[in-house]
Amino acid sequence: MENEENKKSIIAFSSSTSPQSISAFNDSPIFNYINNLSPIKPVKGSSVTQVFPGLNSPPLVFTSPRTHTRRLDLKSSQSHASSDAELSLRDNTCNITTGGNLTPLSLKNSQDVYPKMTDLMTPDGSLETNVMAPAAVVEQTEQDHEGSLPSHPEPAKNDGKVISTTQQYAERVAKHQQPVFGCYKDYGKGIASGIANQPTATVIGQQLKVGKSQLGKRRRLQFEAAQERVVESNPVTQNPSITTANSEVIDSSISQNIKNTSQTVSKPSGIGLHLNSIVNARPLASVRIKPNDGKKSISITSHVQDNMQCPSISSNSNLPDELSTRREEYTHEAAYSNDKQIMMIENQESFDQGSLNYEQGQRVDEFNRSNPKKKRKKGESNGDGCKRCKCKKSKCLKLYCDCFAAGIYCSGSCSCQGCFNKPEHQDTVLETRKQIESRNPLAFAPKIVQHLTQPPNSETMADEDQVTPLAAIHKKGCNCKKSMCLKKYCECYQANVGCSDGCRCEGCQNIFGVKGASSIMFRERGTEAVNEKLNDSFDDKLKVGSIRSRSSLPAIHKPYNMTPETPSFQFSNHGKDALKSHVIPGRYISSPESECTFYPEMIPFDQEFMDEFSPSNSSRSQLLPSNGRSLSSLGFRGSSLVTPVTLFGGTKTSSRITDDDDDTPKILRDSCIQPNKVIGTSPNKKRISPPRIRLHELGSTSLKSGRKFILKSVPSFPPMTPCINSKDVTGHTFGGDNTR
DNA sequence: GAGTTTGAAACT
DNA sequence: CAGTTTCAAACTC
Repeated sequence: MENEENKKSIIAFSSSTSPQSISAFNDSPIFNYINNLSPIKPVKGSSVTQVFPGLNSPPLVFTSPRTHTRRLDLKSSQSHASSDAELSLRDNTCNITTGGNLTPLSLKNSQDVYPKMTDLMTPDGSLETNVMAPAAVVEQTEQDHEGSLPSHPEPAKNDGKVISTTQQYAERVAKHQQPVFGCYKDYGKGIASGIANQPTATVIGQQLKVGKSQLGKRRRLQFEAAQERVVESNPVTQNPSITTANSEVIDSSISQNIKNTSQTVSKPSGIGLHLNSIVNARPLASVRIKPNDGKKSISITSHVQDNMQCPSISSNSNLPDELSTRREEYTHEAAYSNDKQIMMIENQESFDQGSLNYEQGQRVDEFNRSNPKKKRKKGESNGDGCKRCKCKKSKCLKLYCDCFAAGIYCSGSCSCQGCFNKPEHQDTVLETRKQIESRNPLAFAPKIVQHLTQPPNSETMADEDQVTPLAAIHKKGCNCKKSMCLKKYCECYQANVGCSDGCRCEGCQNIFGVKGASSIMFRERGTEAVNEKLNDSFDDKLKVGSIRSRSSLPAIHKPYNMTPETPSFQFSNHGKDALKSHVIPGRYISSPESECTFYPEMIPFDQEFMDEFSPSNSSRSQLLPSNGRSLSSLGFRGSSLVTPVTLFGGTKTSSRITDDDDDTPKILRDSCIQPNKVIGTSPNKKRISPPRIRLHELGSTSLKSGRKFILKSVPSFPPMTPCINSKDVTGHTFGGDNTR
C-alpha cells in the first residue's frame, strides 16, 4: 500500500505541470522540507538553449523544453521499474537524453527549445525526463525511505557491506530503486540486468552524505538535473558494476570528509563538438588532490565554459517557481563562475603531488577572471556566458556563423544582422543546414578528434601516476600562413590542439604541437613552455597570457577543448591501456589511480549497455574495473548526446580499446569522435593528476582488493551525418531519438 | 569602437 | 581540386 501511495504521489507530482499541482507541491511538507534544506533563494526563470530542432549532427545542447514535461511517464516507468529489458532500454534512453539535455544552464525556455530534442528522450514518447521529477522522487524517497517504494526487482545485494555511513538509507533506497537524484537512477541496462541496485545504493549513499552535509547543495541537486548529473558523474555512484568493495572504498573516502563541497553542474554548452564549440573552451572539470590536514582530499572541479551557453535563453514557464529558481541560480553560477567545484572527497592518506595542474588551472582561471579584457575578447560572450555572433551578411545561415555552426539559434545577445537563425525560421535553418550537409556531410561534425597515444615511456607508465595521453587533432587541419598557429585564427590553436600532418600551415609554431612533429614531444614542449610562462606571471604579456590561459591546464585544457560541457570522469591507468595513436572515438582508458580530469558528464545509463549497443560510444568516460568489466552506469558521458545510432547502432560488445575492433564505419567513427571526452591527460603526457591519488588509496580496500577503476572515455558526440535520417531531420536529433 | 588581419567557408 | 571571393572572428590601435 505504501508503495502504491508513493508511486501515486510521485506520479502525481511528476505529471502535474499545472499551476495547481505545482502549488500543491509547493505547499507539500516535502517541498517545505526541501526549502528548509537550502538557503538558496528561489529565483524565477531558467534557461534553455535553443537548438535547431531536428539536427542530428553535433549535439549541441541537450536541453529541451519537453524535458520538463512528461515526467510522469518516466516516473512511472521508474517506479514500476521492472526488469523488463524494454523498459530498461527506454529508461536508458531517457536517461541518456536527460543527462545530456538537462544541462542546467541551458534550460530556460521550453518553447524555444527544439521540440525534437525533447522527443528524443523517449522512444515511445512517454519517457521524457523531467527535471523536477527526480526531486520529487527524491523527496518521496527520503520521506519514505523506510518504506515502500515502488516495486522494483530486488536490488542487488551489497553483500552485507554497505557503502557508507548512510548505508542504511542507501540500502533502503536501493532496494526501492528510487532515483535519488534526477534521471540518473538506474536507467537502462542496470535495471534490466538487475545489477543497478548496488550502484544505485552507492550513489544514493554518497548523495545523501553530500546532501546532508550540505543541505543547500542537496536541494539543488534535487532540483537541478544537471547538478544531479554531477553527482551522478561520480564514477562510483553510477556504475552498477562497481563492486561492493569498490563502492565501499570510494564511499568511505567520500563520507570521510565532504566539506566545502559545492556541487554544481557544469554549464551546458549549447555548442556541439564543432570547432566552434571548442572555441573558448575551458576546462570543464579537473580533479585536484591536495593535502588537507593530513588528509588527502580530492576535489573535482568542473570548469564551465563561458561560451558554451546557448544564445537563446528564455524562461521556462513550465517549471515550478522553485525549479525555475534553481535553474536561475544555476545559470548565474555557471555564467559567472567558470569553476564549479563539484565534489570534494577527502581521504586520509597523505598527499604528495598532483595539485600542480589543478593549481595552475586555478591560476589560469583567476587570470582569466582578472583580465576582463581578455575574457571579453576570448569569449565575446554576453554576461551569461552565451556565445554571440555578429554576422552581417551571412544571415547566420552559414558556417561562418558560430551559432549556426554550433547548431544553436541566435539570441538577443547576438549582434547579427538579418539573422535567420532563429526559431521562427526553423524551416529555413534546417533547410540550410541540410544543404550544407549535403555538400559536406561532416560540415557540422566535430573538427577535433582525439587520438590516444602510447605513452612516451611505457615503463614510466607503470607508475600509477601516469596518465594515458590523449591527444587531439584538428581533423581537417589548419591552413595558417601568417599566424604561425599561435593565434586563434588557427583552428588548431583555438582548439588547443597541436597541428598535425593534415595541416597545411606555414611556419607552424603551435605550442600544442607542431605539424609533422611527434605530437607527444611537441605537446610536452608546449605544455612545459606554457607552464613556465604561467610561472612567470599572469599579469603581463597578454599574449602569453592568452596562450597560457588556454593551455595552462595541461591536464585539463585538452579536455575542455573538446568538450563543450559535459562533465565526465576519467581515471587513468597510467597508460597501461594506452592506445596507440589513432583517432579514437572514445576508447580512452585510463586508470583511476592517476589523475582524473573529467567533465562532470553524467549519463545515467549503463555503460555496458552502451558498449553493447554503441559502436561509437567510445569516447564516453567509463569506469572499468581492471578486470575488464564495465562499471557502467557511472553515468559519465560527454555532454553530447548519444544518438540512437550511437547507442544502438553498434553491435560491439566489449573491449574497445582500439579502433581496430571497432565495427563502426569510419564515417561514423569520425563523426562520433568526441571532442568532448575527457582527456585525462596532460599535454605533456606527464601525469597530471594528483599523482598519488589512486583509488585504492582512497579507500584502503578497493584497490587492494585488486580492483581498479578505469575510466573509459565515452563518446558523447553522436554521429552526425550517418545518423541523420534524411527524413528525420526533425528532431530527435541530439538525444538519440534516432534509435527508434 | 573602428579598422585591420587572418584564415575558414563558400564560390567559381 | 585549385584559385578566388566572402565572411566573421581575432586582433590591433
